[in-house]
Amino acid sequence: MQLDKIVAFHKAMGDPTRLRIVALLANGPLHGQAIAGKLGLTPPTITHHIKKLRDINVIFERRDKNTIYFHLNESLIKQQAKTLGKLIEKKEGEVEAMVQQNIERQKVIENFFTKDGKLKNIPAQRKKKLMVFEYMVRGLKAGKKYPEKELNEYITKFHEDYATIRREFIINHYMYRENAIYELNPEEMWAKPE
Amino acid sequence: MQLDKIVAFHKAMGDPTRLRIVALLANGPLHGQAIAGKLGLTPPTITHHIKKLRDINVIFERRDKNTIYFHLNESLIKQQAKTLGKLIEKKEGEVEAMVQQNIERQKVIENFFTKDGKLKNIPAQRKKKLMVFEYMVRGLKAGKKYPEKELNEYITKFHEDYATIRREFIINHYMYRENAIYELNPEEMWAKPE
DNA sequence: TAACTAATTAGATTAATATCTAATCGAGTG
DNA sequence: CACTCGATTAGATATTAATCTAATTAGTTA
Repeated sequence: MQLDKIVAFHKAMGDPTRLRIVALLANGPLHGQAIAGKLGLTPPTITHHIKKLRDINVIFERRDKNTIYFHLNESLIKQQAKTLGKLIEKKEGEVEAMVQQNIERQKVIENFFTKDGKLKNIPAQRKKKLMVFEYMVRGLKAGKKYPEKELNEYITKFHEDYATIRREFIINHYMYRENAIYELNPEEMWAKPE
Repeated sequence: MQLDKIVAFHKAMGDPTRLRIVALLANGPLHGQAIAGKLGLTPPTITHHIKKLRDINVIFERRDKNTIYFHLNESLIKQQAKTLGKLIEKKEGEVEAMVQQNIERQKVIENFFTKDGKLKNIPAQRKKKLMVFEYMVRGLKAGKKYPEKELNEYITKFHEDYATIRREFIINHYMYRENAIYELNPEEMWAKPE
């Protein structure tokens, strides 16, 4: 993930003068002094901004005699603009797999929990066990610190053997412990039923 | 859509810390101290960045006891990311008109407000009047409920005739009133200076 | 009410950055 | 070669903004 690049792109676009330059060039190439004139700024200022826009490949230039014409690289802008959306999006294919897995998991959950939300027993099969634990653990809040007592109480709402289950939470990396304070791990660390 | 907003959006995204916050929240809501911990920064720094992200509506928050969980407004990010692409697709003149309008509005604001932020007088011309009201109303928070007294006090910071101005806010759909409690309308409902 | 906890504000410091003027460069042209 | 013209560099200034510590606020709990 090239975070720096995304930052550089948005930083460049996050300035009114540069956006106005981009907007101007969207109507066709222009040379420096023309841009300066239209924006009411001096040539050095334009050079300054052009440099930043060129750094991120948003413009390129062609020379004609003494005059340099600046062109907009439109496709790059469109492409880069989408990158941010992708950053917060799930990856291809992941969606289908998720749907499938959801159906399966749903069945397991229904099998092992009563209508009151009690855990009938701890599944022996590893895959199902992890599904059950993940289900339970999702009721906890990311980033929140749980004293052991509070965590025990939480688990007891599902099953009275909180000690075993609490230990499983640690073993399977759903949570970690630091002097008797428990906290959820980021989801990437969780053991996953594959 | 005004240029200012596009600039504000990209400026907000043009900072590595804020991008990292966005990336974190893409995995689910988190509270301030958790973010601070994961990024190795202090809570005030997080508050600072959260404020900027909230200003552009990229995050919203829900409170649980003392803890405020910050959520990502994913659809807005995707939508805003596309806006830049649209900007450069605009036809000849349209962009310049937008820029022009911005300059004009800026001038009107400068003309009618003193350096201390006081409104000299209410413009007679409808177009200018709306520009002035919109400027004032942008200092109010979306979603917040304002008792009449509080709203009066806010308006008085600009001009002593709060009654007239408060009435104008309603007439022009910047706000609505429900038994003496005032609240901002969504921006789409505001009267716009065409 | 008092104590606690998470968030925010205030204020200071430091780093970036937008803009200008003046000086310089570099590619054509007489 | 000397001159011109557009672009760039250098350097100064002012503004914005990121971050911290310390103090304060606001909601919750004992």
